Amino acid sequence: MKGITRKEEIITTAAKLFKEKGYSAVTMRDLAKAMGIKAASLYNHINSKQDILKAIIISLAEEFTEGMQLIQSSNDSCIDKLKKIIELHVKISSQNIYGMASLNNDWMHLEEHLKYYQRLRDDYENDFRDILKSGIASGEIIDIKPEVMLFSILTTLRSLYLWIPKKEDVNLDELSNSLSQILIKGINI
Amino acid sequence: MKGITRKEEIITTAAKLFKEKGYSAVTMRDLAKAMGIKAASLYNHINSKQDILKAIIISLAEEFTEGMQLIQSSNDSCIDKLKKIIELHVKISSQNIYGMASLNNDWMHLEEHLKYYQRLRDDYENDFRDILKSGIASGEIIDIKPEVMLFSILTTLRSLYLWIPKKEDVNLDELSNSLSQILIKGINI
DNA sequence: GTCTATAGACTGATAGAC
DNA sequence: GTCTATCAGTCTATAGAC
Repeated sequence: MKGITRKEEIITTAAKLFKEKGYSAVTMRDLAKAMGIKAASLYNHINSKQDILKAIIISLAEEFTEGMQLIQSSNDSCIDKLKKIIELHVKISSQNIYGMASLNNDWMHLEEHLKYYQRLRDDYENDFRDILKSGIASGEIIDIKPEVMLFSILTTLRSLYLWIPKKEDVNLDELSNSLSQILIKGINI
Repeated sequence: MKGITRKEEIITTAAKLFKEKGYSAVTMRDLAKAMGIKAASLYNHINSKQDILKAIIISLAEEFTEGMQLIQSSNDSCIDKLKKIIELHVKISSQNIYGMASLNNDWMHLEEHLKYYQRLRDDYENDFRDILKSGIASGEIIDIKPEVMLFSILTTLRSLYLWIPKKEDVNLDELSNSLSQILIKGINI
């Protein structure tokens, strides 16, 4: 009773392969081989290759949306909201490194759910931008173009999946703190 | 006498398509259609699909290597070297937005030239890390894990191609300055 | 739940006419 | 330099046996 179904096993194996070569370059035969079965057997558990991609990406995107809604509705200062966003990315990314690769690089291959994904992503960026803007308005954050700040911070957080696995001994709280310091206070003395 | 050959036209058109869907998802028929010719005609100018990818990626990687060598051999302070690296990324990325997408996302599909690319990339990261470390040693840069700093700054710079085209009116010097401020001095008051 | 066999479409690339 | 025609291989997915 490990509670892990064959379908879930297929999805996590697929995410691992998608991270290495991208969705389009991974064939159902590649996936089957990694599972130790034949390609046709996969279809007893999943409906299509596309369904695997959807399962990986949409659940992650919704996880970010929920996290952002919680942060946004809090009474924290803008800087504290930023710190919580950083913690959110560290947490989700470390729990699903392979899935994060698909979320970042293979979302354009979504078919039926592409527009839904794009709406979630746009909303997330807008919420993030609003936090930065209100931080500027209240004097908490320097008055530099919020667009450049948003881009700089968000791309760093979105790329965490590339970097976390390389340092397996890293403490996640420590990583969140280092990132907060670097992204918020800068790197010079 | 525009000096732009048909081969170059194919490569830039391919880079544009690779940015949208990735190398693996773009077929030679897609590329031919975008050029207004038939797929077979492409082979009068290029040897293979793989050769196109190599042409896009390797020239860009070498451009970064040359830029880094120039910066490294200068007598600037570490902070000034960092500013020059930021300018280097802004300059190259703005000149070849589409190629930067392949450099970032499709390098793993290089065949013959994969190891060469990886060596250039590793060397670049090592040079970057050395600059940060000597900045820490000299007291110019705060003593936080250089690995987290390197990751944070470099992923921001590597993702510039995603963001530059969205703001066509942006002044590149202004962008370099904003980025320097944000990445080096942080965003809080 | 896995297998073999296969359908039907698509892939990169080549041969040879114009 | 571009075309038509085509090859040989691969792709996702299905049918049906065990």
